[in-house]
Amino acid sequence: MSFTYEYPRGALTVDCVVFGFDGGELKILLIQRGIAPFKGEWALPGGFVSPDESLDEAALRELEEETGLRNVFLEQLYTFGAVNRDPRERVVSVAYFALVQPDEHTTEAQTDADDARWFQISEIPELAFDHSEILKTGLKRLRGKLRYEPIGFELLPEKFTLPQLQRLYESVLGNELDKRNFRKKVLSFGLLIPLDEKRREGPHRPAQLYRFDPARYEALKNEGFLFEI
Amino acid sequence: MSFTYEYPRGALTVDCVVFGFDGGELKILLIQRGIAPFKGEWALPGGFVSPDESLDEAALRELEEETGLRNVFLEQLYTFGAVNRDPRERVVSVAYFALVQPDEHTTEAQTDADDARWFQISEIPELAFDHSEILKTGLKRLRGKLRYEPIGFELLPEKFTLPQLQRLYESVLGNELDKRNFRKKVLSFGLLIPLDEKRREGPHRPAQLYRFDPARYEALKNEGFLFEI
DNA sequence: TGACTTAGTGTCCAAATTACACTTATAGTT
DNA sequence: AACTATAAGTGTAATTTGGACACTAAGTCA
Repeated sequence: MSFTYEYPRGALTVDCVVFGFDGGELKILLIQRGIAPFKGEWALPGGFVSPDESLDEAALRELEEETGLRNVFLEQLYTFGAVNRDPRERVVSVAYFALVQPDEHTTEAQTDADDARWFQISEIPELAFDHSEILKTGLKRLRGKLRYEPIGFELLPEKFTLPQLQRLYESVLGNELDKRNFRKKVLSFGLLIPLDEKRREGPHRPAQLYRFDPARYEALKNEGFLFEI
Repeated sequence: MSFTYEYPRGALTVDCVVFGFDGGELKILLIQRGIAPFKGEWALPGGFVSPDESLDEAALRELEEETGLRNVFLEQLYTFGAVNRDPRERVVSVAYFALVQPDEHTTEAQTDADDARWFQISEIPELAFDHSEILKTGLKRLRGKLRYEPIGFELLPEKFTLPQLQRLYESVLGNELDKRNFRKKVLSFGLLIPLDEKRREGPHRPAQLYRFDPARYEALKNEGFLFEI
């Protein structure tokens, strides 16, 4: 493996599977491609990795450039390297997994790019390249992680109610949960701090607001605590 | 993200964290580097991805070229892309995770390369590049997966005993397990087929041999069964 | 045949999980 | 002011699961 013989080199990109949740169905952020190949088709946000930035940095940069999103939960997902996944030439893509909290006031995640759009998970169009496969991988990861790590809070506003949290779990995992058992379990972790506020939003009893306590989660983790819902 | 402007390109490699188990401690396969940089130091087996092969193919090829191993359990682990992880130039490495079954007769995994050596997990030397970090990531993955997926069998010979399996779990997870509870749990899955053979290996009662039933696992998985030890 | 070593087995108690129905607080309507 | 509609919030009993625990069985070797 000497450097005296150099292979012809492929290109390296990052692509992001961005999830959002507005209280209804799980959503994914896509952008409409402005250039060939696949011009006009929908694709995951992403782009080329430049030589002076790490993969994480490239993912954050592309996300901001293409969708305006900042301060998102971001984690590496999987690297896709099939030989012909890009029709132009060899391109390997490091896929990322992002969770976006809805804007404090609109309860919906916002973007400032006009070629970006949120799609309900049940209404995803055909995507460019192998992005449908990447998305599927991301969805599988989300479902897996939601059960074993407290990442659901990354999809909710800072202050949220237990019914909101339960709807998120039901929506992502695709099964109904018993209200009493869900609350009992979630509250038993001691990771939710009840606030002096309630959320009024209809002709019915208002719901207690909570916030997640990340510091306490870190502390518990070091004691061998395992989150599981 | 047009192709009209081309970034200078880095190189792409694969590196493999190869685990083995011989009944004692967990082991890792390393190779001694023959060329600079880090000449003479120990490193993970791996090398450059060529443009006409997928990442998985590259990992399999490098593993065979450098260690002689074939038919191993191989799975992508994580992609390491810090800017200066290689002192020569930008090199991004897709790390793989491999489990090797010991040879049927020697009960120890064999390799035919003389610059390759198995190291006990407790006696790993300093490694070249960022390979210590990659190894740490691999070990974390192994510990995580062992609890939730039936991959322990990939580290044991085709026919194995329950005490062997238990020692593997204890060795990897680092805690002692109750013999009766372990057997009860493992056998309750119905994934182990008892053979008409016992393993005699000392002045004591011989142990029942079993083999893992992968087809049954696939079937159970489709019914929503979750493996967990 | 006796000593030694590891394989193999069952029960009881504690803890966790599940199923399940009514009361409470609010907004809107009359 | 009273009534209606709606979603929030609460406890208990039954079942299942997990964990602790000690002896017998089958072989080898002296």
